[in-house]
Amino acid sequence: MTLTSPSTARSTYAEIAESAGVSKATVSRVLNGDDRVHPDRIASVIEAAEKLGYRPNRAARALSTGRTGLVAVVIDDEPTALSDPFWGVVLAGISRVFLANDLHSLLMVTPLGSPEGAIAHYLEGGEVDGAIFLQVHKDEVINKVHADGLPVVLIGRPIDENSEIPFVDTDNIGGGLQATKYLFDRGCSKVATLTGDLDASAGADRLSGYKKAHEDAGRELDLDLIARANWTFESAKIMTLRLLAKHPDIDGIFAANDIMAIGAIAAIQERGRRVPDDIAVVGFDDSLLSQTHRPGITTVRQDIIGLGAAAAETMIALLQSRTPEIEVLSTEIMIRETA
Amino acid sequence: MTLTSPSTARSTYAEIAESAGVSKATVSRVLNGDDRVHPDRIASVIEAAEKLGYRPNRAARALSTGRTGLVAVVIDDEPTALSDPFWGVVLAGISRVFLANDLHSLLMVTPLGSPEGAIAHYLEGGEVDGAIFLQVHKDEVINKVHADGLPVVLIGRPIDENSEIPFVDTDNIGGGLQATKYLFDRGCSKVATLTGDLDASAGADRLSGYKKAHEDAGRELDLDLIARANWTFESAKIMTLRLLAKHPDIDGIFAANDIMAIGAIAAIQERGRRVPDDIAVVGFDDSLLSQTHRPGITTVRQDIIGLGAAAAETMIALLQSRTPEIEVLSTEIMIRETA
DNA sequence: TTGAAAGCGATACCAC
DNA sequence: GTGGTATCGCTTTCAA
Repeated sequence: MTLTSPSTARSTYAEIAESAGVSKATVSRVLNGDDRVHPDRIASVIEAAEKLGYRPNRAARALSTGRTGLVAVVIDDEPTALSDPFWGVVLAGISRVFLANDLHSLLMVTPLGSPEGAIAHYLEGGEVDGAIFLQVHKDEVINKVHADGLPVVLIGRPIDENSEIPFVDTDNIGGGLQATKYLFDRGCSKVATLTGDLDASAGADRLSGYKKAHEDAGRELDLDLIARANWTFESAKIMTLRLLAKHPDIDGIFAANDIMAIGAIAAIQERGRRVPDDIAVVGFDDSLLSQTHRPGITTVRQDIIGLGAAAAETMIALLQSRTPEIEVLSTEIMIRETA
Repeated sequence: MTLTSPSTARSTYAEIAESAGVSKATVSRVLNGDDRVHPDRIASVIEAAEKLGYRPNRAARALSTGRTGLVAVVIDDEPTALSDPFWGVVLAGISRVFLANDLHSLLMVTPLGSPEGAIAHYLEGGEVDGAIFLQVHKDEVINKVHADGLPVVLIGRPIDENSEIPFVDTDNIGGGLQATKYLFDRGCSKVATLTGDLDASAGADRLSGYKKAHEDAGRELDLDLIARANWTFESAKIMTLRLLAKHPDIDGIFAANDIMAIGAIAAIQERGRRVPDDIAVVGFDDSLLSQTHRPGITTVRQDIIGLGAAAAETMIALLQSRTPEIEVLSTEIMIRETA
């Protein structure tokens, strides 16, 4: 199998050195911003480099320094993960920041199954300078790679409280609080919640926010109003029907994502009640779904691009041996028609 | 700014050679599958490599061969593009195939503005072996890069019929045909269509399919039933209201994507008509939207993972100097409630 | 402050 | 078949 390469010819240090009348070492110093070079030479080297349209050769630099300038962005390869528009936006945020910092994201969509699997092997093979993980249900691989010394950043708080791996996350607790408080302020007296998967930090945290809102408002928490669903339309619809059967006086529902909010609305309407007049509903995500659904879903917006960007910044900090700050991004409530 | 690198130590040809008692040249031959090496030596080299946990150094190979093993995947950085779940799935398809072929996708989310912009410069800088473009409204950059000899694959048929750039695409004509024919078969006598942006091949092709269905069925095409919308909910709703005002006897609508189908349904219901009893509606994409919307949207499903995979295969063919076949993936109709 | 030169790890050409 | 060696482009000592 023969491979062809593009024809574009690039110039090298040797040519710049020749053109500028200095040595390759000096060219290297100038191009890497080393101070101790005579200003005149700096000028002539830069001029020569521009004249020749110099473009650095990443492979050569990588071979010499041991760093590749590449960061793996790993997504667990399971059907549900891929179709969530969330990840695409996160990727965009990462890519933007990296591009501005002369780094690149190597996208790897792959099963995170076993710690001995291909990915771990791969990541530890020195092909990348670090790895950002976009799905954290399975930590074994991540912990192994991290333990091996590879800079790692998680998107989404790890379930393990004691994890030392740096992460960035949306303030899901704050978001849940915001949504619930909004329903209270709107006059709701009995607010139920549809939770996501509580094994995921996002699910658990949004529920914590719901609880905290009760605490803050001095309202008693009725555990019976907490319905464990699993992010899906169907689960939300079923749980809502149950809630309504048992507590006909519910007048507000906080769903931990937009799809469940839609499921809740479907159930409410099926029971002949109106949204928001009888029951107000707030979702989470500000997804396209929430925007196009009629009635428009009032929802909690998270800064997804910002989340990706923050992850990239955190990785850059790690690569520079700086201690990264844990970034938790705040949310904003988007008021539409359902509450 | 100091950068750290992971601690993992890797072995090299030199060590394998030493351990196996052969030269580096022989190690290279064995590891690259060169025939003319004595079987015994092949065995000992392989054994030594495994014992030492050898992992090839991509940078070294790249420097030596001029090929990087990296393929850029470029997405135009505009808000709408990013939040479309379509691209995430395409990326997954690409990534899977590349991973299995020892290639990697470098994700670049960046404005495709000017041909002189950073990306073109970048792509031509030899940092990647090829580029896959995920959005083809702006061809200048793509044409420039292609003209410069970089292997390029498009996802989505280029608007320019004469373009020589290889592409992969969904059979949008076939999909439009399928949807329209389904409405005919269902008994609809007057079927309108809501088009997407006709400057995009997907929009134009889905409309062509609609026309072809009329032709095939020997029905006369009423241009007045073709409403030019632009993929959005709002545009679809407005155009549908207009269609209904002028042609109250419309009994079927083919919307070129699911969001527009939802817009059409909103308009239809606003006019007090029922879906599908009075008017049947078919969308396109089989998006999450179409699945969770009530009533469930009957829609045309495209194989998005397959599209990404096909693009990757096409790129691999180009890299191996094989002439790639233009791949056009067929669609499938998903029958739900709206038609 | 500058230059010469020794690598980094893999490939490929040239002899034997 | 096999081994020696120059080479890819850049970084980084070490001397000067």
